[in-house]
Amino acid sequence: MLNNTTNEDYLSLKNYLSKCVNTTSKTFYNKELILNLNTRIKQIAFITYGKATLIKIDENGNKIILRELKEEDIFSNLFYIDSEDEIYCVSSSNITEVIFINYYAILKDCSMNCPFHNQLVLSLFDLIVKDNKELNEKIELLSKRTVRAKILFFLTKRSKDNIFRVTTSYKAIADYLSIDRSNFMRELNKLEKEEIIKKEGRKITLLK
Amino acid sequence: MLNNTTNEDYLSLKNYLSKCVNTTSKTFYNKELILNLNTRIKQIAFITYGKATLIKIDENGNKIILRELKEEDIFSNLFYIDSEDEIYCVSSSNITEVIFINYYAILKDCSMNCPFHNQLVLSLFDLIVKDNKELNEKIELLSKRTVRAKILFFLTKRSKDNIFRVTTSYKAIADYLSIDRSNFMRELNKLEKEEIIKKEGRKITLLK
DNA sequence: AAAATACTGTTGCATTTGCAACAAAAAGGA
DNA sequence: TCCTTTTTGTTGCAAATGCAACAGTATTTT
Repeated sequence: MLNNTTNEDYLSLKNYLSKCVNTTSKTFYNKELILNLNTRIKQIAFITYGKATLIKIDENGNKIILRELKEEDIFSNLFYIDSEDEIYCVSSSNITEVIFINYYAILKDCSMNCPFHNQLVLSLFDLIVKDNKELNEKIELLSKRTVRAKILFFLTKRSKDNIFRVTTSYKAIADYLSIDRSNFMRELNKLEKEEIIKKEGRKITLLK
Repeated sequence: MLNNTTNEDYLSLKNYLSKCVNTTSKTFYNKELILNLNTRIKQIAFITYGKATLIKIDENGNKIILRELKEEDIFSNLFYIDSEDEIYCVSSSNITEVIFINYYAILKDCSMNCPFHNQLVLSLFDLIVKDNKELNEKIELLSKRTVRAKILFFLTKRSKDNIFRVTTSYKAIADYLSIDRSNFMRELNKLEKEEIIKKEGRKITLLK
């Protein structure tokens, strides 16, 4: 066991999992492929430790970072629509511990009214609701018509006390916002000139 | 009972609902407000008949159509992040029948290991997974960098036998794609000139 | 049936945007 | 440590895009 988070949902999920559903757990190291989401095997993966990146490789072979997944996040091929020319996969960042849950194991009653099973499903339910919420936020972000609006929305949502720190890279953020990197830099410079933000290396301060 | 769908999940959900969870059901008429998603009351709504529109009203008062919801779709304020300056709401189109399920009623065990309750949760689980899938598809759509790519992705996904029919309006589609309407029309004309699509009124044919 | 509202189709134009290219800096690996 | 790869910062430019405006059509309301 690599961490000792105090989150109740998380603890309970691990608890219920071990009690009634067959799962496999595996630890991954830097940039290992955790799951190719185009697989036919229906399963839900739960990150118990570490971070992961959900990547899309488009028809031109470009890697696009779709999401940064962290501890207590779930991901599953169930959430993605099969497409032949586009590949989705999840890759680990450094040490990442993942539990894989077979989807059919969740669906079927494991024994006569096993209470753990019920709790497990509720726990997963909560996690999907959370995931859903994040997706809706991303849709709202991507719906903004200009690069500026996207940047400001992103910074506002992600900053704490008006301060945002670039923990990944500017490139990764540009990819996440689905905008051109050079244009991203240009717009950040403009925003700084207009005194809407202040940029000091990897620290961005929102001034308004 | 207004419809007689044969979908198993749908039937089972209605079944399980009536057996163990307190719900309210209501019929709405044209453009009635079904739910203001900024409410604090945690509930999941399930459309049993009709259609509805998920609208966002932004800081400038512009209405933006975020989603078209149909029979067997669910929606909930749980899926949206509270924001003060932006309002989300769901409005009915013509006759729409909706079941409201209290979120806490789902979470708690209704009685000692009620099997209906378990099935109900699984049924909802399936619906959220479906919703999640749709959201991911929309993210993929909005991630496309050009108006042309967005249009072609949309047409490809929504067409049947390479034919897409505009059932709502060109304006609504432009809003959904989050692009300027006039530019949408311009790009459609270009695509027609380049013989990639054929446009006959409200019928669009994909030629390649 | 008339009036009001909403949608369609089009165009000009300023601005924004993505793209290509390249040097410099930083990070990662051997 | 040196070497390789990735990221950062910048700029020019052509193309794409949003916006405003307006007339015509369709749809809805009174």
